[in-house]
Amino acid sequence: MSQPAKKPSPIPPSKARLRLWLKLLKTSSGIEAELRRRLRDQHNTTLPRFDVMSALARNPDGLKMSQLSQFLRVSNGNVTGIVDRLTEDGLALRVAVPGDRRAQVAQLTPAGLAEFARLAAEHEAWIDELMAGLAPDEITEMTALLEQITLHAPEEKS
Amino acid sequence: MSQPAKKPSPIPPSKARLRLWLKLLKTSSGIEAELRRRLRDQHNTTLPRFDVMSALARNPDGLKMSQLSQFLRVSNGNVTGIVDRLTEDGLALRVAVPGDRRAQVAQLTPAGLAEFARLAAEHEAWIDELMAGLAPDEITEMTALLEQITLHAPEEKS
DNA sequence: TTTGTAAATTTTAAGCTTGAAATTGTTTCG
DNA sequence: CGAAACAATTTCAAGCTTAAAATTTACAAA
Repeated sequence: MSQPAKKPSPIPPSKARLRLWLKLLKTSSGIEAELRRRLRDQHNTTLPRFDVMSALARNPDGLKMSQLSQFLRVSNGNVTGIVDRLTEDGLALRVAVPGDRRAQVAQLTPAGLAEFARLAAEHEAWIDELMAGLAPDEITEMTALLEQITLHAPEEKS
Repeated sequence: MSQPAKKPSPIPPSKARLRLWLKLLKTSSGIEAELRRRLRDQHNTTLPRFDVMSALARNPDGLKMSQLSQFLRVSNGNVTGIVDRLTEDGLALRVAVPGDRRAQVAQLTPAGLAEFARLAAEHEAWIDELMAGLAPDEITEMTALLEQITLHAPEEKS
């Protein structure tokens, strides 16, 4: 008699998705950690600071604190602290909004703009290096797959 | 005369990689944020706590603090705090290591194990839901593409 | 031994992050 | 006008995170 046949038991989709998520998270976290390390070691700054500077660089007229926090998808209080520290370092400043005494606009100073230009060039080169494993057509492919996730994901605001 | 011909100017690979990185980061961060939200709102816990419990659940005999921090790829001091708080809540405990008075092993308590079983089941279902946009063959595809990134990435320890 | 080096862990200081509470200013409408 | 509702921002408490310093213990070599 044959032994009780061990079914091939293909990996159930939910397990496959879990594994993929763990791999996606590992890849993303790994790249992010490397970026943080380089920003810190080579430029004495942090990713949150870079993100804020990036948003302000694209908006030379400044952004209200609330706009900044919406755009970066972080809390209001969070932005307060980061802009505080950028201001201490002379890279950003707050400007009163004419019509509304509650609001303030954060802007990059000239020094902040210059600093960001340097950081942005490095940043792009780093990404190019860290994602060098993907050929142009693979980039297209992966973009489409990520699109599948976000399009079908519940709760993902925007 | 024709106007100076505007070259088609295809997107340079470095820009394409940058865009893909931003999309990858957004997808990953979005899913992670949703997981944190659900852990918090539905189970009054956090992702770091879940990660530590997950590692301990796979190692019923416990893990030394240093093993835990290596496995989770976070700093030693970080693990100290998380295990402290799990211990306060009766979900984990520290056990002295026989041969070495410097070391301690962190273990889940029975309550911790039971709690983790509940969390893990939910977690897997959430991932299945959030990644529902990918069919089985797309999961395979994406796994391969992620592999391309990690294999060619410099610095990525392991 | 004693001396020194290495290892395991905790502590510390600084920054990031959040949600909730507190402040201050605006607007609406009775 | 005056009160209440609403809006922009900051403050606060708690937790996460890191690198670096401090502790405690182990081990090796002189």
